Amino acid sequence: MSHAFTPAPLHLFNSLTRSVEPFAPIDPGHARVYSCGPTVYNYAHLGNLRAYVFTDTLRRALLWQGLDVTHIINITDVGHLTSDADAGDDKMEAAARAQAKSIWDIAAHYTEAFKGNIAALNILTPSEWTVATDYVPQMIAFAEKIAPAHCYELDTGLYFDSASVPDYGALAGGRDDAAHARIDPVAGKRNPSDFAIWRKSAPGENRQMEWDSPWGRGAPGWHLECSVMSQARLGQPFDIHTGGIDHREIHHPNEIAQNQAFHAACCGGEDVSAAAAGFTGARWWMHNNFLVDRQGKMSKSKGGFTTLFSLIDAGVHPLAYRLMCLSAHYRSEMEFSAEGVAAALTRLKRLVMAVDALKARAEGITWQSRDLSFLRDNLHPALVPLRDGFDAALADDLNVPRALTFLDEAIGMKKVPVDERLCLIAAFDQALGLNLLNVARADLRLAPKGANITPKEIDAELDRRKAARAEKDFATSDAIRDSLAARGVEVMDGDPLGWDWAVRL
RNA sequence: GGCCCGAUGGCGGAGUGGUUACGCAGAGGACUGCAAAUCCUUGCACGCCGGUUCGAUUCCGGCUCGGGCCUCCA
Repeated sequence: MSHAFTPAPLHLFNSLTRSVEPFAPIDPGHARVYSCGPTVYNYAHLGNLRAYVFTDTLRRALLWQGLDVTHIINITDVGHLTSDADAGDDKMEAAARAQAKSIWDIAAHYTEAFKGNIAALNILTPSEWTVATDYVPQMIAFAEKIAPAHCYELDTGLYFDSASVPDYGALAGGRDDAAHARIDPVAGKRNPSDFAIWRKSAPGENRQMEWDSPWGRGAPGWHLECSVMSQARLGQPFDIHTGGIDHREIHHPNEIAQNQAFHAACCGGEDVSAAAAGFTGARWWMHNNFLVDRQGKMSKSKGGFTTLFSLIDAGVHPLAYRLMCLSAHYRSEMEFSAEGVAAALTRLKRLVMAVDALKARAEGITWQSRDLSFLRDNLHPALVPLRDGFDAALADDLNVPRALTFLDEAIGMKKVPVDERLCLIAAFDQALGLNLLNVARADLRLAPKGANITPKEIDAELDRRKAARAEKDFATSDAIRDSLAARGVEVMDGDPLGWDWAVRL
């Protein structure tokens, strides 16, 4: 007797209320999600990438619920300020100067690198990447709409009056930065928390990226782009807006203020305040916590950070970093260390080997062609608690660390037929995104950068060693093994691969 | 200075008013010429001081330490 499987009701933490709430999409059956993407003036570091693993987990959880998902990630290719409040260098322009390239080349280069990282981490490609510079006309139109009731002009640009919307900063949990702002406020700002909607180019300054606007030649303020692009591609209100936890205090409150202002200008009628109240543009605002190390959080602007490329250079497969992210809850700070990554790589190798072994035993059984949702309804009785445990963990504000334990259990359920277990594992992996059914152990064997021996040479050495062992000449065979070890190659006789690279972290 | 968060075994990291996941490392065993890899088994914890409670790692208060935001940041 089989019971149809219905996923547990999804509950998600909403930063607006600081509590876990039951989730339901505005449009039945379809969730709309917007994720703040990177500013492409440098490579993404591992901390940046954690945000997209989180976002991907969210998306996969929504898919697990049976929802369609429209997911937008933006690319910020407009420069933002490198230093104090509202003057000085712009990050994109500075990077272009430093590398003697055009700012457009800089943006293209780092955008490609970022998309490569996303793919390497098996993060589902967003429904659309929105590029900020494609939306400048819309940003100007948006600004014109909200300017009369909410903005004022200074020499440096057009500013948003944060006192012009009700409950400004509510998302941040009540902000009182008036008394103790660390930075000297821009002269003329009405409130310390006011922010630039449009930044005018300084007189005589020659910028590579600037546009004409009713407020002079210049560039859009950073907060404007997300309001404009999310509205353009998803409509407001949409379901979920994600980003790093740092955005909870400034960027997202500002975005909300803009959304309120626009909403009031469009649909508000006379009472702007009443129309704006309670409107935020998105029902859920979700924030992932930081990746930290002993020095504190990784920061792009501080430099000295670790990228996915440097992990790959060390011989660590990117999916090991994904697994590392999955082993902690998205709202917890996660400690990064070389040992931690190595631990994740070991765990991933064992998972992949275990699944490989199951696949080998399932040869000839057509588990691969079976429909997974159907199988979830007709599961082997012994697997039902695992499926339900996994489902409950996922529904409990994306508790992936807990969900992961059911994957281990499914692998270890020796009394259940292999094909039954593989089906469940495949279903689990649709939510986890570790690509366990497609990645082979050999794929995880990445040569570290600077390896001074080729696989062909290694094979030749191993042939010599095999011959020596056949002669019981163990002195020679051990010497060969030692010399390979010295060159970063680990010999493993009992392993299907026979050898592996030593990770160089 | 203001606002906020955290403290779990060697490391990472879930969770819970009473029996505390899981991973990595460690230990023992199987396998191996020996190692390694793999598999099996397994030891180890809830920052400090009070309070509430029959009972607190879990709730409350204080302390200490660590971190984040207040300037661009995932």
